[in-house]
Amino acid sequence: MSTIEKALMLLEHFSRERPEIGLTELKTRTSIDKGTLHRHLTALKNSGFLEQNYLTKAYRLGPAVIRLAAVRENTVPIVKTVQYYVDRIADNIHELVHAALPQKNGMSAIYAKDGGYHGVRVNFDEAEILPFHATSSGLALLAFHDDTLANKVLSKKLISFTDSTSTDAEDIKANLETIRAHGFAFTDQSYEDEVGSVAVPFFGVKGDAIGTLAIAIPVSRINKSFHETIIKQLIVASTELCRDLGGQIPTNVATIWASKLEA
Amino acid sequence: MSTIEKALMLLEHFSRERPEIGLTELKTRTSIDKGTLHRHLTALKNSGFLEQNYLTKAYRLGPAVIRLAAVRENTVPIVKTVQYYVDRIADNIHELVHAALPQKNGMSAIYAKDGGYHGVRVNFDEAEILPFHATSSGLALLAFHDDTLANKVLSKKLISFTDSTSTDAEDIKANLETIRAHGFAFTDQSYEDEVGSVAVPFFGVKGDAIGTLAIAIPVSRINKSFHETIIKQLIVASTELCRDLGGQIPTNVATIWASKLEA
DNA sequence: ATTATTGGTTCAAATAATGAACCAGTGTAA
DNA sequence: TTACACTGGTTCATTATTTGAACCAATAAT
Repeated sequence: MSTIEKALMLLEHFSRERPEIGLTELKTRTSIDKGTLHRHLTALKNSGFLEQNYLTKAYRLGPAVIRLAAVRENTVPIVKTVQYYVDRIADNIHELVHAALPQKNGMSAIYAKDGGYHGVRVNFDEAEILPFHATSSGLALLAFHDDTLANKVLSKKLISFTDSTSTDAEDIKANLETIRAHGFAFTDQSYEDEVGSVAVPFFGVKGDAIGTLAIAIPVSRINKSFHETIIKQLIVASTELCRDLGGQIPTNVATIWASKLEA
Repeated sequence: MSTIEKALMLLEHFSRERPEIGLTELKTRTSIDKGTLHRHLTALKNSGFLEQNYLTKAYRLGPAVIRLAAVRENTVPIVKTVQYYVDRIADNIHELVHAALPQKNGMSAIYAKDGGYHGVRVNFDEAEILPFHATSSGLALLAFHDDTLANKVLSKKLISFTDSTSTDAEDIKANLETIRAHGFAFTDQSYEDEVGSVAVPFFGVKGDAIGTLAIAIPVSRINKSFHETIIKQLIVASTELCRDLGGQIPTNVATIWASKLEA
């Protein structure tokens, strides 16, 4: 792995829950030598990707990422486009809806809305990395993305988050087949206890999944008719989203989705 | 310079005007060897900072920057906070107002609003890099930032944008003194013909300038009383913004600003 | 059919990254 | 006070990666 990639991997450790990280803490988290780490962090700081809390000396993300995100969003306005559909679904079904994009080690929610009427809401943290193998977003993406990604992800050691997390690569591969057959992914407390979720992919110009629309629900509120309503909402939204982004829904998926909508 | 910094410098070439760049084009723009460049671009692509247009093979910014920006904004919510004040000023004076943060080679606008009633508006492009030496934003930042930045910027060759652009380091240093004395920066067609601008800095916890609030106006509409109105608006907004961000206005600046507001 | 231009690859030579040991500052406990 | 443990940061000989001229393959233009 190149030095560049090693350095950029450091940025993955920053999140909403862990916005500032000190040198030593990062050293324990990465097992990288302190000297090397310091050089990398300094390089990232010089480039504006990190800055230091001048009191604690801890590092946090820097201003460079803001400009880049603005340019990216101007180039490929996924966030803006996705917002409309997430809001619409959330307003319709009054549950927590989110859209996520694949990152290196999982899905990252780019927008979420809780249309919640209900008292019990799912805790959802934007900018958190959702593991591919344990979330409906992740599975939906793997199922409809280039096979190499699924193989890469499933060849690594899979972490268990709840008693229901499947960590067996073969089990998951079988599940991906099911997901492909159904046109959507469904998980039952595989990432968080008491929370189920449903996700559909949306597609890029090549017809490969570039992101997902998903809904997380406390299991207590799930029943068959609601489940079907959710899936229909997701499919319709994803279809329109693909149109907006210039994406192409693979014909087999389009067929499956059409049949779901008729049902 | 480290390999990491060299690679990250490549990202600076992407902007709203130039969202996709091919290997050869980037080679001519950077004078970096093609082999090296390709390795760097691949590393950035593997890390999600770039992706490739699958048809043209040209590179563009990738999805990783979106997550990072979301985390950064959650850590230090400058953009959100700044929006309120930019909007307020724009609504009051009906001109193009923007806020900018320093990047490596200039200021980058993070938010802009044209409150324009008037027919002639200043063309303003978010995510464009505004050169330090030729814009009021840049000069305001240099004047109230750590001296080393000004020295670094002024030691390089300064580009001329209009007939009025000052490119003499000593001239500009003298100008920075004036700016410090006045508490704001003012430029007259130094970046774009027919456009003048006024900027004030806002400050971080250490009392150093971390960004600017600025207004751009067609020179035809500038007169003394309007100029004073603008400055007052900017000073008041910056003062409140510093409070919101936990920043500290240096006492000498606070004194100068107070006297401006009384006038 | 030929040439120019694109993106991408190779491998010896040149250079930069690495990491164990070190320094310096701060806080804490004996 | 002293000693220890904990930060962040630095050094420099060793090691491994980066570099770049030349090369390949595919596409677009003449």
